[in-house]
Amino acid sequence: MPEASAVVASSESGRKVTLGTQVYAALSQKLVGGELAPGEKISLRHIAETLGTSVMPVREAVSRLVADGALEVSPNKAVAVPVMTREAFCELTTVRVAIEGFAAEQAAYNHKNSDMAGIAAHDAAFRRECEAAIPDRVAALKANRNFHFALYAAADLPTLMPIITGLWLKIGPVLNLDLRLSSQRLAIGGAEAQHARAIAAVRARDGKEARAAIKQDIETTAGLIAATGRLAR
Amino acid sequence: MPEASAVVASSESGRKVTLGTQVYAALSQKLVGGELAPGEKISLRHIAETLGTSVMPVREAVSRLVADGALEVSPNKAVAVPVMTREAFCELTTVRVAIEGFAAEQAAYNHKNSDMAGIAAHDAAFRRECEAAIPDRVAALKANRNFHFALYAAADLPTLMPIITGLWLKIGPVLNLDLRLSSQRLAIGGAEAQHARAIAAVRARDGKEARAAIKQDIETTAGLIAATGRLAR
DNA sequence: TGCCGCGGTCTGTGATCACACTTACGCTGA
DNA sequence: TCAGCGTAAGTGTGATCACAGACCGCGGCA
Repeated sequence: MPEASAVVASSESGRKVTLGTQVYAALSQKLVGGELAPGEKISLRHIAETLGTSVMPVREAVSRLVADGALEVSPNKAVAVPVMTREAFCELTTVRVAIEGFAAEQAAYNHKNSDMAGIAAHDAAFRRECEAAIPDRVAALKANRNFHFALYAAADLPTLMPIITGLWLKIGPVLNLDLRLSSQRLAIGGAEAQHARAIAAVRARDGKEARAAIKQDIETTAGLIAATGRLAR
Repeated sequence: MPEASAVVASSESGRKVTLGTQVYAALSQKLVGGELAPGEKISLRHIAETLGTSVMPVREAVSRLVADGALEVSPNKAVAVPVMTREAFCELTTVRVAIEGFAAEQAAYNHKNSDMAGIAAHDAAFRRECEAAIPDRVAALKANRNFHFALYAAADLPTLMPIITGLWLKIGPVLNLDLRLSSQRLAIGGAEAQHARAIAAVRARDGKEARAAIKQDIETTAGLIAATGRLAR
């Protein structure tokens, strides 16, 4: 076998994590980062070759992603990233509003003051991208993601984080697909305002307000994507 | 290889589902059914032998369960079902109240009238066991589980079901452990009343009331278990 | 020229082999 | 008799091999 490829080798320093976990992380990042488009077929052997491993760890990672609904296996045994119907997207948004809204509410109640710095930093980075003359949309989406997860992590509910991660694994591809196709505008409309509102609410430990801010943030963004009509069916 | 064992062979009729998925289902059932106690170590090869397969499908199933947090792998590479601390149990209960409460609320809004028959049937079975002279506790817990899942399924939010299933995968072992150790009483106290309240609320399409009923159902049951002091730490 | 059929390749899935590591039992020495 | 070390069995992880099925394309026939 040739030298290990970049993705896996980069985390080579930390032995103890299994190869399968590393592949899972790599695929998750590709998924949420938009490197894998909805409908795109993937091959176990091809990925294994790309990552410099055998098919074995890839199989484990893919089976986990399939179980999470982030990938799907067709009846013809082909693995692909699912194309989301408009209906599924709306349902997913409903669930996101409920769960992430709850996380934001709990973050308002349970957060430590030391959590705020990180949250504010990610928000600042996001705002910087939004207000730039020529926004780096990829960086903006990444900052947006960091902001949300830092906020949810402040809720201090370890059980909740994998669940929300699973949700983002599903919306990642459609989010980035929309971003890639609509080159004219920034896909997030008015998100900065909702983020500021959420931060203020969390600071004030106002759970209901924090939930409302996140709810509106998610729903307006989802509305913009649904309005493009690019979703299937 | 000898003849396939009972668990896998039972679902042999349905080809198309992979062996790994069957093993996952078998292990899930063992977990939620209480056949695997918290702290119990499991061996891939032993399970493979028991189920009449090779270690491959078992490995896939176990890796998924580990990812779900239903199993855990010690630093010494031993796979075991996690022992839950009191703190983790309380946090899990908080998340359950939020998510399952939301599911119940949505069920009140979205359910079809045809859903009610199944829900009521499971509730009747549960009530029958509770009011029996010598209650079959295993059957009662099973009926309780069927009732909850039938209720949540009526919410018609496909994204939510795997999430709730993952939650139950975690509480299953401690629920059944408590049930096994406390032979004197039925582990569920006053659950029948909350179930009846929930059904009435769903029928009336009163989401808030349905959520409140499920919330109290979960919290009182969790309170009884926490009160036994059998949780770690 | 158009269409049907067959073969090669690629897919995921399962089994078996190989390896690093941990653990525990038993033997040997003092 | 007890302590300590060495070996053997058992663990999860990864690689390689084997197999059934699907898909694509090339070639021959009408």
